[in-house]
Amino acid sequence: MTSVEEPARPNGRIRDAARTQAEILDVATQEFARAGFDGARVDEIAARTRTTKRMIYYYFGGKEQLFTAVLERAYAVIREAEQQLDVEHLDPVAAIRRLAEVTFDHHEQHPDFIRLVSIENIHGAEHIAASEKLGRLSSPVLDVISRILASGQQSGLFTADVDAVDLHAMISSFCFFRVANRHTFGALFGRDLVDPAQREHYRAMLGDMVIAYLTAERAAD
Amino acid sequence: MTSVEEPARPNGRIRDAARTQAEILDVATQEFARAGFDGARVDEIAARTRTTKRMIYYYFGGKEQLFTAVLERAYAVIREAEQQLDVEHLDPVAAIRRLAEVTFDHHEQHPDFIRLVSIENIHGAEHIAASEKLGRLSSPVLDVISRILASGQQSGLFTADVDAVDLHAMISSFCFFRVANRHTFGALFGRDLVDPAQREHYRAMLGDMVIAYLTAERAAD
DNA sequence: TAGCTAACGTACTAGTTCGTACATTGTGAG
DNA sequence: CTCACAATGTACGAACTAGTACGTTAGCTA
Repeated sequence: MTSVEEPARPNGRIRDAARTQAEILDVATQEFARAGFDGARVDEIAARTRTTKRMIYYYFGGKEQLFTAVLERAYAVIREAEQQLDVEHLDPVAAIRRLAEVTFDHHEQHPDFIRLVSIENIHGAEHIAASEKLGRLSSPVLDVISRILASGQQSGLFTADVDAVDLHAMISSFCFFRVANRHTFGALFGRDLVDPAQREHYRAMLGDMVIAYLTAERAAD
Repeated sequence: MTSVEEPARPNGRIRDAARTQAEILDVATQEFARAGFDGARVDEIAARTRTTKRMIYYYFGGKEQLFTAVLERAYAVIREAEQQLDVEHLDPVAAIRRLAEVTFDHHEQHPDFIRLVSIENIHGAEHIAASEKLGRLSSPVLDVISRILASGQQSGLFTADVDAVDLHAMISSFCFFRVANRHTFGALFGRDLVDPAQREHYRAMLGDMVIAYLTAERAAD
């Protein structure tokens, strides 16, 4: 069982602050996502790490700050993905659909992130409020949406009265619900929203929904 | 502080099994919704009740079963509201919009229920699975949606390729996200999705979205 | 190479928390 | 009227859990 990936040291004791911190964050992410904030066990996190509980308190200060650090890193990942977004060359309709698909894919691929966000909401977003990195440093995706919306509205193609934040909420709600509420929805209605066989169906459904909303013919008011 | 609603007994000891159970469920609902399953404290629930912790174990067996009972009652409330739904006399478009609005209102008025469902999803819906009352006893709202959809699709008004479960997921996702993710969304984007001043805006947005999706002109495929 | 400090490990504690053993009392049935 | 049982209260314990006091070592620097 004793892995020998690392060069065998007398005591197996190697000093690498960055690696230790990263490993703690990896394991903590899993543990918090698995059991929630109060359900997560600091001892369990430590046990699944190559280091000890002492190091968690040494580097992060406590359970609360550890969870905050986990959240910060999780949000950093999604921000990076959003910055990779390259839709400026597409027409507004294709750009919005592409944006929705990227969001859809990202949510599906990061269920742990979804769980962390759900947990943070149960706790009133107090860790985000306590974080300097996360406070009001707004998402790059909003700028992208703003530009597409402006373009589509100017050409008369988009008729809906929404701004970027509203549209982001609309897209996110569908993607988030599908992953976050997978278990209760499946148990109650007998349908797995994350069934791979249904993936394309729901992916298209999201795009159709958003485009239909934006381009619907509306009575003048 | 000592309320004297009840006729003062020597020891204040009154026997009323139904009332005791209901009171435990009321307080437990608040406590679980407040702090999650592991964050909730059995002692705290007992303290905020006119009875003692002993009674929780006497009537419910344990913390897990108590949470299951809380969930069962919460779902019973929503089922009842769904049965009150009276939209059969409306045309398909108006019926769907009305249905969406009722769902919207219900989610807004029952944030504790939303939190309980989020918590249950963190725990993989294991309590629903353990419940006899909740297992696959499908929701009355699905029948209503089915009938409206059939009517709208038959008349050619509805063009979308969805069934009742899909449409229910679409409507629920928007309503659920708005309440469940209110805190993180507000902290990150500076917009309160449950702001009363924005209520009509989001209520209309949901209806517009669903109707636009259902009635959009589609290329034959 | 001496020594200083960041990085790390061990062992423990104080407080909490679920659950229960045991005692007591109200109340409807016969 | 009494008796049996449902309903209730008290006090306690065993296990867990976040956090810490104290000791050790690696490895860079002067």
